[in-house]
Amino acid sequence: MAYGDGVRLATWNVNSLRSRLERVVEWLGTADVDVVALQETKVADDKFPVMAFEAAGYEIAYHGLNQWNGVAVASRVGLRDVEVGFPGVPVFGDPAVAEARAMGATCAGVRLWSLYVPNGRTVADPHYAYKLEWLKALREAAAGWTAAAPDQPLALVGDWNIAPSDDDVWDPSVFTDTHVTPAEREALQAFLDGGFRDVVLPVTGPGVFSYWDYQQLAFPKKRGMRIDLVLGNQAFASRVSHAFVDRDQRKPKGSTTGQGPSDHAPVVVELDG
DNA sequence: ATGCCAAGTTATACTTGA
Repeated sequence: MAYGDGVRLATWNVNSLRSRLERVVEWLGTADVDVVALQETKVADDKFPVMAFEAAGYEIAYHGLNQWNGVAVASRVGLRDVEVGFPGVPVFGDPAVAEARAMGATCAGVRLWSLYVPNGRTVADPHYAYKLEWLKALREAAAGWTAAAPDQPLALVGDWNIAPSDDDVWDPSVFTDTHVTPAEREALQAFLDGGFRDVVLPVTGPGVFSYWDYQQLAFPKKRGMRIDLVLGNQAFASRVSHAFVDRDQRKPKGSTTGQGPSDHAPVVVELDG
């Protein structure tokens, strides 16, 4: 494991696992990651690249219904009690289904939820109301988890699709729709009010982004957002020894595979043993 | 140069993303 007895956890919206498989698996090794929560795998379960993870020494749990969404957890420190979705999760689409946006697993004693919060699209779109309902259902489920096992380290990690404050976008004046609305920020704040903590922000300080649009040279121009978050309960947060965003993984080159980047970078958290 | 958007589908345009 990383750093002696510690555990190194990460979350990464990969924007299609199959199109970036070599880059992702190679990164697990070079970054010495014990557990990674993946989002936007964009692969149905029957096409999931299981072998690539197992060959690299990771157990893998995954959930994908089709080419959209999709979440997974890979671990080389144990993987058990896998749960797909959470109680009360709202449905969306036609036909309306519970989308592949959440799965839980316990790795090295940490209860981890890989989350891909709905985008919201625009405030006027039904997807926005769905986003808020989804967050409310998650908060209620998470309150139950932490009440049932207050000493169990629990982390809600993934692409929250919310910039918690104006510090979390490169220019607040250009964000006028979803991701920054008071209702979304209040939905996120409700988790903090419920005892969860953003464990990355205190370590990195503000302005350390995790997402940059593919368009208009957003990455080299540092026009990003901080929307990939690690929220831990007290038992988790008290063990965090370090955290960082691996922005090198947003670069188009630098990997021996030559595969292009996701528009998100991995967020890494290290726990004391 | 990190360099002007990418992935998936059963399409050869469209949806989705944030």
